[in-house]
Amino acid sequence: MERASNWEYQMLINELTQGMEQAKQLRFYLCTTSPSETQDLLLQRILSSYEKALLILKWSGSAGQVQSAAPESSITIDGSPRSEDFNKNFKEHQEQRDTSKKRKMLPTWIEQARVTSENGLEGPTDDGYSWRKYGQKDILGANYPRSYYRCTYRHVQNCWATKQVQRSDDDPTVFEITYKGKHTCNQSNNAVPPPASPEKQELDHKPQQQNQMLFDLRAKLRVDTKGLDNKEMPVHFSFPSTFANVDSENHNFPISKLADDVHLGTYSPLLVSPALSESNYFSASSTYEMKSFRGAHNLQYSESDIAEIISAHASTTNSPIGGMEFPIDPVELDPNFPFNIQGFFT
DNA sequence: AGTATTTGACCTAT
DNA sequence: ATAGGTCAAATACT
Repeated sequence: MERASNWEYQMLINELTQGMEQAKQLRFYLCTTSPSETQDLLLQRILSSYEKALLILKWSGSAGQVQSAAPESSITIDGSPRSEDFNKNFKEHQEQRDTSKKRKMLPTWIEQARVTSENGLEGPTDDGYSWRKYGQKDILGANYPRSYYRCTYRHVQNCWATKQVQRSDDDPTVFEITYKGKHTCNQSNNAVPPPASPEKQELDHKPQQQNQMLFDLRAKLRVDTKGLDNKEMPVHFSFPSTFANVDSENHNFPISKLADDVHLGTYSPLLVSPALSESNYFSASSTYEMKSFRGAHNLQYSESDIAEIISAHASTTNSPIGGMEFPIDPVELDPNFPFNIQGFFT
């Protein structure tokens, strides 16, 4: 994979270098034929963007090798660098450079989900995790308000995953979901139903569940690098949807390719949530840090939260996360992973 | 009664 | 000053 990654980096660098050279040529051409300050400014910006992109890529490439002890793959289905790794690398790079004590940025990525009338769902709320809404805000220039959710088990398991749901202006059936931070809680029971449990199997056959699976498959995954420097580095990796194309209504996707991958056990890292490929930003051992920190001057927890915390002592005893300081990614799979694909478990 | 959502106030970064 | 994000009391829901 390292080979594929390096190859991809080279290709990207080559492409960017070519683009930059062509922009330079264009500048030369424009300067000699019709000199204009605006054109020059634009070209400067284009060139500067290329230079930055190259710089980032080159740095990221070498960092990827330095950090090759990282526990999981850094490439996508076609071998391209995973933007989140890139994101992380870059952020860490930034943090090394500036000495600000700003709180560590959480990994951020965006999914898009379409809601259709036939699936009868009100909104893109069920992604396998349970969330609690904690706010809603009207956003300037947006027709619809933005909703803010946090993990239900924030206080119980110190899980700081949040998401924002924003209905699209262009297409009201599309919801843009911005996830921030990965789940460190143990929701695996919800996220990935165990294959052999009779109760679960019964649940799995409920039509609602099937609809949910189809719904989940509609989600279009797009990895964003907002956590970088949103002004200066408009780097944006965009993946065409894999899940959506598995949907029964859409036959454009080369399903055979996916099936091959699945059978060969080489299913794409793309199918694994980027959230799960990231190191934990908060270790489970610091579970009650926040409570003691804030409890001194105001009542931070509702009775229900306390109940959550108390009950968590029971539920976390069998948690695979408890006490672990390293990611469990190779085992943990994306809740959206299409397990109901024919032949996956057979 | 316990839990989740709503919503105006508050906080923070720009 | 403003916009976006979060808090928390009030309210709704189960």
